[in-house]
Amino acid sequence: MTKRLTPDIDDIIKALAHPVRREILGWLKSPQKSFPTQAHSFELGVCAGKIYEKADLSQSTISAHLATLQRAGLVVPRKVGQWIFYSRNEALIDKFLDRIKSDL
Amino acid sequence: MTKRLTPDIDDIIKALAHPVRREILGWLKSPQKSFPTQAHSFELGVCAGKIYEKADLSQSTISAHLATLQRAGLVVPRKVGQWIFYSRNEALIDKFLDRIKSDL
DNA sequence: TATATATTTCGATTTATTGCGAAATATATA
DNA sequence: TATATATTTCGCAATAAATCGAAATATATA
Repeated sequence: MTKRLTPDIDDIIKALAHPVRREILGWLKSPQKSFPTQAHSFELGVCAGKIYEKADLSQSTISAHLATLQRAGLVVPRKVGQWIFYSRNEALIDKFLDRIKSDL
Repeated sequence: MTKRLTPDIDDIIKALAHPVRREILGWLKSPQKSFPTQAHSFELGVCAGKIYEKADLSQSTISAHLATLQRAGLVVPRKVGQWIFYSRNEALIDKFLDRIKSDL
């Protein structure tokens, strides 16, 4: 049986359909390279503030993009104190790639 | 060097971000199965009218979706008399799948 | 040439997405 | 407790996308 995609493919593709969101996902591939050192290690991901600083958009806009990525399941948030660290959900991304390859 | 994508990845993903357009691409995978027999063979593709009959949307709306798919390069139109036959651009679809697999 | 068929383009409306600043929430620290 | 930091949520304006019916275009045929 084929792997179920939760959230569904439609949410994922829609989330990927914006260049800023794809760019953020790209940055999260190698945080060490994409971001200046963070107070906390990149283990847990990159905190929203660093992403906002790097992108040329307001904090609330980036927050909305991160929420879209999160709803699609493409990134996972981890809250530590006052920070929220975001990292890629590689498992879902892999499932999505398999799925689109066979469906498209 | 990596294969260039013309039209670019952004147009392609945006075109794929609508369920009706993905559905049309799916139908075009196996026209024999998805459509009742056509006057002309499926060699050249499926004519817009058949696609419109199958979809539950107006002719002008389907025409717009087909134009979007065409702009993205995902389908190729062939005009024969008063008909326009659409077929998948498998070469571009393959390039896109390679590309998204390495980029995402 | 007139009429029928296939498809697109136009104009308008509706709905969805993006973006911002300000206010709200949550946590940390003085 | 007050203040600072991190982030989200709210309210709203601007832009883009989807949809429809009617008109336009192109081809075919009587």
